[in-house]
Amino acid sequence: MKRTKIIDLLASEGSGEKVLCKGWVRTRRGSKEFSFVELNDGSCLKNIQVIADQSLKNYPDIEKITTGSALSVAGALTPSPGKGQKWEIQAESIEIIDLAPDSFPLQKKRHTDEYLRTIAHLRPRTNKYGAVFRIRSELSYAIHRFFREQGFKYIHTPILTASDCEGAGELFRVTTFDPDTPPKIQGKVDYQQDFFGKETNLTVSGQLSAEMLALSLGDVYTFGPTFRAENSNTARHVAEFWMVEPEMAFCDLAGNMDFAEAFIKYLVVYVMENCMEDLALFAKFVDKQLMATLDNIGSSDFERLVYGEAVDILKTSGKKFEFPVSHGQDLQSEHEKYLTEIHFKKPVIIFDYPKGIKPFYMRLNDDNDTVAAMDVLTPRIGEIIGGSQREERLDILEARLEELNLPKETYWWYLDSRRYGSVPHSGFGMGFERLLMLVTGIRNIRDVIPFPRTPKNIEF
RNA sequence: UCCCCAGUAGCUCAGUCGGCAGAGCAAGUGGCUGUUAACCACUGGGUCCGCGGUUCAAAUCCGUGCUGGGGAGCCA
Repeated sequence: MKRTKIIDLLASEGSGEKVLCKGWVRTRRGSKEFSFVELNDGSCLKNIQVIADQSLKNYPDIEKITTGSALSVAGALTPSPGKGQKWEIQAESIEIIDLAPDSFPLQKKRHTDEYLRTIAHLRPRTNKYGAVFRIRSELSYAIHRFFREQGFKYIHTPILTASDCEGAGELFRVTTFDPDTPPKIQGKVDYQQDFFGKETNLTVSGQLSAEMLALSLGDVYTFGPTFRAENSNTARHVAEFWMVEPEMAFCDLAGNMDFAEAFIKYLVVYVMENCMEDLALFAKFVDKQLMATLDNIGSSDFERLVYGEAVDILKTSGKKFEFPVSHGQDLQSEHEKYLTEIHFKKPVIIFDYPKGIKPFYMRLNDDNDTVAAMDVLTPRIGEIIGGSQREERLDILEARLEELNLPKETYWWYLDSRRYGSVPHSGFGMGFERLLMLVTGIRNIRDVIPFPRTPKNIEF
């Protein structure tokens, strides 16, 4: 007999049919006469209630079933006379696949997120984390679906790279050398003898490679892991995260912003239409404002303003900031929060930033002072998307590299793309975990990725 | 990396002015019940984060280290 998942059992219309169900025990309430077993298989938030009568030949064993144990249950799916569930399984046989000893750390009560992080291998067995990781899966699918509907090609950019993409952030070095005895030449490590013959790192962004594919396939996107060795100890940063990076040929900054806004809205609406059961858990236990926030994002036009306007608003806000606002300086977290949470009360896109605070590849505006950059800020998260129109003019790009003292030689292939059929193009990066935080209301990024990597933590 | 806070039973926490280590939940045993994080009774359970110091006496005060959390910087 084939196993039926609980999500399908609960959606069943008939009753009395024989079913086979397998899963993990959330709780057992029992007596000599019979036991109630709540079984969950991860297919959905809800459990199926199993009725185990003492007439079962292994009933003495069933009485010993503990939270966390794995069972295989065969029986009849029948309407439940009790409150709280539509169906239940009248068990005809229960096989105990594995009995969890009483050291099983998850109890039938609420645990703190901090504690659950220390048992990250088991926390997906809880309602909350099961819901998080189901939504993570659904949103991954929604991302691919959105891009496919828009005619984008899904491309794969390298994880191992020799180019420090933006000079952004600390890099994880990759080497086959024995760290105690690397070969040296003139006192320095001789990377020519290393696997790739030069210094190698984990990627901090697939953007530069993605641009090459955009300038051939048209509209492309990547969706994969990214690594930053920044010693960031915040609820918004992890060392390994997943980033979505679309890159669009023949697209300017305005088109880029339109696309970013449509993208976020699509994903927010998608989870509201497809993940309501799990979302309801977050709305109830994590963030009471969640549904209002999501409605707001899905239905409102994102506010768009140039960097200079944002600075003016902050300056005349009358609010005292820890860090003073000034033209030419990057916006601080508190400034972004004020704009999106207090002033506009909805997502905000800020564009045309001063070139001094942005990387070399962003397109220089005609004022010679700002670049065609844009950041999408949302309430509670802050920056969820950072993007730009890319500099497509070879002479200006080379001048910028020189200005920033970056080695032109390592970017020879990147510059080649501006030499042969260069066209205006744009793209952005969206932190997938930050999107998940936005959608679930969860405030710590470590709780939306199964096994978070942060400074001093690579357990699991 | 900087600032602040915390670390006590398996978990969540209380522990007053420095004076015998506590509760709820969980677990074990028994009872009871179409139950809903079931319920009732009993039982067991401690490196009070580590190291050093002050003191007749330290979970409590001081120093230091480690770990976790909040905020900041950096960013997605």
